[in-house]
Amino acid sequence: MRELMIVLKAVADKNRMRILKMLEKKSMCVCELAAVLGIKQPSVSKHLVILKNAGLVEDERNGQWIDYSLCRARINLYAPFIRDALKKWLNDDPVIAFDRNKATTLNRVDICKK
Amino acid sequence: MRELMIVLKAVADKNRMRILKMLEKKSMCVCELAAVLGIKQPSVSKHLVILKNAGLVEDERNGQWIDYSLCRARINLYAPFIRDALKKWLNDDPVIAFDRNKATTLNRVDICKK
DNA sequence: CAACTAAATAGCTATTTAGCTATATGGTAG
DNA sequence: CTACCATATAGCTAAATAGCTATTTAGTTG
Repeated sequence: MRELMIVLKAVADKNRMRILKMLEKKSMCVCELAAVLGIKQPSVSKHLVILKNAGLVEDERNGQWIDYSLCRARINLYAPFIRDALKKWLNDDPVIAFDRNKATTLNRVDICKK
Repeated sequence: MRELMIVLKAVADKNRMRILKMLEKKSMCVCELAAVLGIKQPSVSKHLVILKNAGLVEDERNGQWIDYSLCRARINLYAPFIRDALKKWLNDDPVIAFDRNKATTLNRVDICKK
């Protein structure tokens, strides 16, 4: 029960949903996600902790950046099912489409400058 | 997006999950649900409003009582999928098993007396 | 039609959560 | 090895949520 609740609560948030739908298309670093969502970097970090804890995303360092992507491993029993269900949904949603488009135009070298 | 969030938020709560898993087995009135969950009648009522609004449950009056059951109609685009997914999950969960067992032993005529 | 009663609503409180700013961490790269 | 910089954490605040009690609603039933 606890395990299922962790995934469902993770996914029942608009910004976390937007993150997951972007990561379906490509892996992204924290500052890129912050730029698209229009929220501050620490807030994105917190969302990513929740998604990681639910077994929905994983991270990998690439030089200066830590890239987040959808998690393949079965860390949470329910996560793979939810992840695959989400892939079928919201692909025509205007917010999701806009996010994905904006994500492709980003240059992380410009954005992440303090 | 809004429609999906409504279902996911509805389902991302332990007590609402317990209600849904009980209703898989049989329809129940508000006071029966309150007796099993160990929370007060108005709290159950609120949960049921949320589940109904998500297209997950429906109600039907039977004499003195209003019985709640899983909703068949496609009021919410995502609800039927979620409902069917839940049916496969938590059937061996101790809390769910205990709830279902307790639900069968209840006599609403006794319970619902003020 | 009058009394009864299950369920819904109103209004409150405590807790959780999502956002923020400021600061710490830890790996990279010159 | 030192400076830099992306990310994480700490600590705070405002908003949302789940619980409660008290009361209202509305349908049934004698």
